This record gives sequence, structure tokens and C-alpha cells, in this order.
Amino acid sequence: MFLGQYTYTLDGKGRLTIPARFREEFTGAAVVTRGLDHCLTIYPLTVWEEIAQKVNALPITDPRGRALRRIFFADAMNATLDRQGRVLLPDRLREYAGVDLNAEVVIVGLDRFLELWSPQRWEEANARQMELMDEDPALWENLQI
Amino acid sequence: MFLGQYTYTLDGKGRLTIPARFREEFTGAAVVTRGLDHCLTIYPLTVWEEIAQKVNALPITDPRGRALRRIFFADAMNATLDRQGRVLLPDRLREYAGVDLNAEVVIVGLDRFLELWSPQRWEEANARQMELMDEDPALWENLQI
DNA sequence: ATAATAGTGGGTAATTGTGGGGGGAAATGG
DNA sequence: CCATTTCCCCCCACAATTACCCACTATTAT
Repeated sequence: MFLGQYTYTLDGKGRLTIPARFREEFTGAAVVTRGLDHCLTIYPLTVWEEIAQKVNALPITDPRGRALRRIFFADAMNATLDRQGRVLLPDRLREYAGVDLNAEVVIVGLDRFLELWSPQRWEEANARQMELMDEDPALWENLQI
Repeated sequence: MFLGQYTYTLDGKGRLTIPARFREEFTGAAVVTRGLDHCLTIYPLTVWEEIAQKVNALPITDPRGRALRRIFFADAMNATLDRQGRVLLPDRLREYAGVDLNAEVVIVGLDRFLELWSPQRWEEANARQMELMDEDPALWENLQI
């Protein structure tokens, strides 16, 4: 169960420290991939496998099935934590999130997985999220919380 | 589990290096064949057998069933990795993918198998895939991720 | 107050991608 | 059936990258 947000620094080698309290849920492996809104998503392996299974069920004969597969898997990466609990982010994903080397990133716990944001984007997204909720209360209703 | 995309160079002998982190899933043998959209697909033997079985189940009375069979089986080849983890691509397959000798190729992990693309084709396909997804968000919703 | 843990940085050793040479098997032609 | 050529696989080599390991400081917990 991942909760809260933390600001860490990406080091000069592109390594990201996973908060210590989250590490045991990543026993060995994590999958990092592109998220929506220009953030990155970090899944524990078990959670990822659930998602991958759904994508794999799409028919390969359908162009959209092939497209979704490619979008989904091609930008993902299988990462293992080093002894200090860090993962190495490939440049492509780092750039997608708009994060520089030796710069700060925000790690956000979303219960079953983590998100990684550049601090600027996170702030903007936060503001936009609040507006969305104010503008369109119907969204809330459908959720039935 | 194959994830991510990597650009490698096909050497002058037509040999393709399989990324090191993927090799152990190809213990011994791989099957290379024509994929859709002018790429090549590379399967571990066990996965190949599963898929071959599905293709075999297609009705031979359906023209598309016959077409898929032919695409799938006629150009398939059984390749073994050499000690450096490379496979030798036959000219016919190489040309189908539009890849030259001593040129770069993109290897894409799609969870259970790999695809091989010429860099230009991969870029084009990517753009088209993004469009497809934008046009039809229903696909995403059905996944319920 | 002391010990343990966390975040961060860097050095070193192993691995990886890539190229080419040589031996042997298979194919080709006489 | 034999000789020659072609092709394929194994080996070696090397540069660049990667990943592992150790170290230091600050914070947290005992």
C-alpha cells in the first residue's frame, strides 16, 4: 500500500531511489512505464502482470490490438533495485517525464503503484485536478464513493 | 518478459544481437518469422508452439485463415543463438523488414515475444499507433486499467 | 546519547555490443 | 566420387557501458 508524496533527487547516473518504506513491495523487481499526463508509473511486478495479461488478451489480428501492445510494452522497462534500493531510469522515460539528471523528482504513492513527476508538472497537475473536480461534479457522482 | 525498445546494429554478416537481458528466455532456440506491418517477430520456442497451434486452428476455408497460415509458416525459420547471443537473419526476412547490412534496427519487447523494425518504419508505425489510440479511446476504457 | 537506517555520491570490476579471423561442414560443379 | 568453393559457427578482441560495492552524512529511532 503506497501512500504519500516524497521529493527525491535523481542522481547524475539517472538512478532513482525508491523510498525505503516502499521497497519491500518491490521484492527484486519493478516495472517502470509511461503514464498519462507525462508522468512515469512504477508497478510492483505482481500488479504489472495483471495489467499485462489484459493487454495480451487483445487480438493480434486487430491493428488497434497491435498498436496498444506496442505502446504499452515498448516503453516499459523491467528494473531491479540495487542494494541501495535504486532503479536506473532509461533516458527515454526520463525525458518523457521532463526530468533532468541531478534534479528533483516527486514520487507519489497511489495505493497499488507509484507515479514519478517532475516537480513543475506535479504542481500544475495538482492545480488542474482540483479545477476538474470543481467544474464537473457529475464526475464524482459516477464514482459512487 | 520482454519489455522496452533497443537500437542495435545488424553486422556485415547479417547477424542480429539479441539484447543480453532477453537471452535466457531463448535457451537454445528462437523462431523468426514475418510479422504484420512489415516487421519481423522473434519467438522463444515455447511461445511459438502455442501460437502455431492457434494458427493451425483457423479454418482453411477462410481466405484470411489461409493467408495468415502462409505468412506465418512459409517464412519462418528456426534460429539458434551463437555464443555471443546472435542470430543469423536470412536475406529474405531482412529485406522484408527493410533493413540493410551494417545498419541499425530497433528491437521491441512485446512481453511474450520480440519485434524487429527498421528505425524509419518503427517511427512511422509509432506515429500511426498514437493516432489510432487518440481516435478510439474506447479501447483503453475496455481494458479497465 | 548512541545506534541504526536513510539518502546520496562515486570507484571498480564485470558485462555488453560489435567487429573480424579461422576452421570445418555443407553445397556446388566437374 | 572427388575437388573446390561457399557459407556458417566458434573464438578472440576491445571499447563502452553497466551494475555492483563501498563510503559518507544526515536523519530517525532506541
